[in-house]
Amino acid sequence: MKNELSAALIRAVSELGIDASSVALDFPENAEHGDFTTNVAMVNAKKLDMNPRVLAEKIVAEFDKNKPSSIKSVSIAGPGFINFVLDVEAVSKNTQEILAGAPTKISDIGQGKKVLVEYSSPNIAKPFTVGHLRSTIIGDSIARILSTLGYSVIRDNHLGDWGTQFGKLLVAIEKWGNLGLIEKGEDPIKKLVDLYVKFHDEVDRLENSNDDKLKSEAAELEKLARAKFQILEAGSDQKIVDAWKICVDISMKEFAKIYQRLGVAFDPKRGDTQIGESFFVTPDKIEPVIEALDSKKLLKKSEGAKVVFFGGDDPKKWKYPPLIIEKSDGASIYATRDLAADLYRLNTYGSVGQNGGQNLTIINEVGAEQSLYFRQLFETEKMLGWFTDSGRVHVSHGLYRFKEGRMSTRKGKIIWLDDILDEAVARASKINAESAEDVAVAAIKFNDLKRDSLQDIVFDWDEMMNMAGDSGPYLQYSCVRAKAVMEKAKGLGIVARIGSGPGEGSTRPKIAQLDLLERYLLRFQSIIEFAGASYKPNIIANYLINLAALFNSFYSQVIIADVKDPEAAYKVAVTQAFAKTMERGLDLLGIKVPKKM
RNA sequence: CCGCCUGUAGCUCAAUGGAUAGAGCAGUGCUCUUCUAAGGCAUUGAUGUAGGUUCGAUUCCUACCAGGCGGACCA
Repeated sequence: MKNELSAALIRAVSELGIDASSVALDFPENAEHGDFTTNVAMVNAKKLDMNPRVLAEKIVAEFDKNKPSSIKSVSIAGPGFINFVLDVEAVSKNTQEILAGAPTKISDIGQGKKVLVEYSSPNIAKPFTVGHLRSTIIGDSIARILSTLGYSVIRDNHLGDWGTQFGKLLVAIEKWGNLGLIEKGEDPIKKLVDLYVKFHDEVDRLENSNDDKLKSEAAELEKLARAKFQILEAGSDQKIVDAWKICVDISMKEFAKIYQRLGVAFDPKRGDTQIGESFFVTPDKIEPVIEALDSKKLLKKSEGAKVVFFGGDDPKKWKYPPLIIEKSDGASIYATRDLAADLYRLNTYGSVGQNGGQNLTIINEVGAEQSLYFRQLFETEKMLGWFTDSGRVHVSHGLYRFKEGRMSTRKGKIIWLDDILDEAVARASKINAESAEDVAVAAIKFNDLKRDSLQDIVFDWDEMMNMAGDSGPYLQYSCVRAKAVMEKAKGLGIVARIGSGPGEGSTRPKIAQLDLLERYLLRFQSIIEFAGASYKPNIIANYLINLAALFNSFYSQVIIADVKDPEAAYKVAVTQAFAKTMERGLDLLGIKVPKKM
């Protein structure tokens, strides 16, 4: 419908010599301004040296010559807006399509395109905290949205299962722990984190002492950790490799439980697990990266390490600071492994194009604190000819922090996700135990998905599990309510129907609120497309809030399911269309609608 | 010191350069013999500061102020 209108409008303005690219068709905020609006007259008035309203009149006159049948009326308002009102037939048709069961795919704009979404990516042997929660929730929603737009989506959990921190952990285990006992005991992951924290506490304690001998012991501990990691990376000591594997295993079991609770899934690879960083540290993955960089002459020696420069040798002309590819001790670093990962992804899912012919987009849903790093990484991959600008995307988000400062695993200043979920379930249980788990997850997810801001979030229990007002549970509740209406209607033998005549549209009852609701339902597809194109689930969240408000204000005023009510069939029809759309929208946010609340 | 991000109501958030800046929470006053009140109605209240571009600026540009995050061997 929107496309048809857009085409007709473009044809009209082209007749007047206006560039088609200046045509924008929007949804007005105010319902009095119609179903669609365009500012094309105001945008072009100056160029054509014309009063915007006069130009608008000319456009409308031209538009009327070939007016689509779905448009009832066109009007000019304010400084020169052209507003379009849809015919009720067209509105009814859309509602009927929803009732008939809309197709699984909302749009085919992603047809034939592949996109890999990397999200969650927790660190092994570290807690799964609120911090990882954001990436998990937002990334999962983006994957759902792109999938419904027809993209072929690969959901990738890039586990942090490699790096210097394992050296520290292995040293701590050796000195103070017993991995066998930890593995079989209660809460193994918390024990591992305790050991990791203890390592840092110990280093801090020794460093802050006045005794030089103790201070050197602290340095010794750090050195030992680095050495342990080197041995792990070399793979020469089976006992160390085994210990690492046990840590990975302990963590994976814990993560699986959390993903289960959150209803988040990944595309499994290499058996049942996801591919983490450790998959990309072997020479067959790293060497091609080094070779590619070398062949483009991008790799330079600097201060003992191998780095990529962005903009020559003069620091004043650098676009970004240099990116280290190989540490001075020859070990890999995150950038090396990320490049290897992206090369692997290109080879596995896409293709390295000669002329921008690659057909894979990679999205990293990672915190905003890594923005600079991703710019460096993307720039490097662009210089390598692996990707074009739009092929690499960093979807970033602000961090959860405490009022007093940031969260820190090392200092033990964290909030475990388990505790958050449990607390939310406890709160939801007070109202209805049966739906508590679904409601708790909805509250937590929606709290993340409603935001677009990159600002940090100050952690607050009440805010996090908000279940009133603009919240996940409010949307669930609206949907459950609508379904209750349908149940009752079914019991009374009322069949959902728009009107009484053959066309259904012109003969349907006139209820202003429901007409508004139906017209708002028309926006659904555009909203999803826009959310997908900008990787912003919050656009859907906002839309659903508005949609629910429209329904609820109607709901409270009119009692629907009365057999004698001649308008009952229509009311039930719109209610059902609302419920279906709401459920679909919530699904894109990863929120389930419980049967009862 | 440099770079990036963010400043909207008491609080948490909205607003593809558009029309009267929207919600929720909190406050105030209503509203349940009803399809579950986790609801609805009404009401109070805001664009950090100073310029600029534009027919039109919360949005774009410049400067400043405030907060956050980064800035070569952590990820």
